[in-house]
Amino acid sequence: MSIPSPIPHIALSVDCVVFGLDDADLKVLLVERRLEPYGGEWALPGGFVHIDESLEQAARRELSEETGVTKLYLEQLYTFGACDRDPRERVVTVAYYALVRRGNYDVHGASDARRAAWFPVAKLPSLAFDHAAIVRVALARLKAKVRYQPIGFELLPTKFTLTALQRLYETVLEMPLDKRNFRKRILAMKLLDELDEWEQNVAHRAARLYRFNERKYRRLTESGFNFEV
Amino acid sequence: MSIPSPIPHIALSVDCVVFGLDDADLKVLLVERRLEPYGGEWALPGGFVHIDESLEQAARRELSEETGVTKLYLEQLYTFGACDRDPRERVVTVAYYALVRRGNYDVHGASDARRAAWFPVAKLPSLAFDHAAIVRVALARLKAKVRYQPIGFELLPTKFTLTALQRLYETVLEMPLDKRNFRKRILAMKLLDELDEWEQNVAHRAARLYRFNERKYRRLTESGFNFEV
DNA sequence: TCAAAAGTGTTAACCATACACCCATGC
DNA sequence: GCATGGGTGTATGGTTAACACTTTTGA
Repeated sequence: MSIPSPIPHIALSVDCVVFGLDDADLKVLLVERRLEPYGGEWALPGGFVHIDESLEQAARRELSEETGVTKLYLEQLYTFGACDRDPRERVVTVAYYALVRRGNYDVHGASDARRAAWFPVAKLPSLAFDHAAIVRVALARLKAKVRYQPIGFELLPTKFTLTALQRLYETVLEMPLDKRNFRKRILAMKLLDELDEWEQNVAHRAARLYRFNERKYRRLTESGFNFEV
Repeated sequence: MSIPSPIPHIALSVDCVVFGLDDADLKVLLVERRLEPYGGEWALPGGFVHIDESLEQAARRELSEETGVTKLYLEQLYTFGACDRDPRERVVTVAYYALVRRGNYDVHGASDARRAAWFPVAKLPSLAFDHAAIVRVALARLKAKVRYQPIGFELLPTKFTLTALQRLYETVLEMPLDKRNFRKRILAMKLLDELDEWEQNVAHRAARLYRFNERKYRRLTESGFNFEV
């Protein structure tokens, strides 16, 4: 608005850090690049923003096209705009992070037949562009956010045991938690519905299943409540 | 990366929510637009990103050109990309927020002679584009961040009284704080240097001045400390 | 001497932490 | 019957919150 016409136009992309949880590990969904630059290397799913779609629409479209993942928690992370982050030309990317239920999500190199696969966050391959930095920022955000907003539930199946929930927090926060204190705190929030269902086919006492009650959560946030683990 | 060439190119701007504090009020710096659309209305300082500058460089350049403000705390806020947020054409904007010392900063409609002025956040005029929404997001972020990172000091002169600091927190958080408890907590963090200087020319007992010790703060954050008000 | 704000401690309620054993189930 | 994880309560120490009066200064 301060410079004279013509307005400069810049290539704008979205990239998504998709987190999933499988038994022991927090995982990130990556796709294999077919084209140069970085052909054959792993990268975050993403692509250029079309002129007639919002940023979040672009992120959802790319995820669905590249990996078949459609229903997920999606939140804007940060916008990366270093001049030299893409060797071809100036590309600014708006990064999103997403949480999906089950790390073994039905991923497939969709429309363009690229390979997609889950990698444990602790053992990522080398990544194209500045994507390793983007993943670091996403991890820090997830770790911070999981403490004061109940987004962790997005990583679990709708019915889960308290032990599974605790493992999730221990995995994301990278610290052990006391079982009794964890249960006390979680149940004290009254955000979980206790179900009359139990684990099946386990070689030990079956654990009770719970379900996150989003309605109660909304009522609490509206009256100025702060979720804390 | 998933669509065939040609890559779409989009106009990309930065907009800054500059906060300043003057005695009683939290204020935001606005500029008056000369050109259509929204000619004559107030807007956030900002402008288009040049092809050879990073996003933060663009934000600092625009601020300096439009308002003369140069030294400040600047942090990326959020990227707004609704398709219709600018009536001329698709414009995605990366919003930043900034904190400056003294609401009576030497602002001037710099390079292009636009008027710049401070407005109390509680009484903003109607704003161009989606800038009112951007200010709302910035306020929420400031309110949240001030609780766990000592960015509040960026709004005060380098030497300040504890009462001034408390007023700052009360203003930003929009809640009264207990004087004795506030002092106890703040001093317990050991982030302030007690100076042998006092207020001048006040019609009551002069208050001691303090200075924020950034070095101590860095040492604490490195060893995993969390500032909490 | 009055007005205005500075400065200062203690108590009680609450919250977080640490910690160990019995229970149910499948093999 | 044994291995595996499920489920449960209490006591203690630390933290937070509530609260009022005396001091200093300039006008």
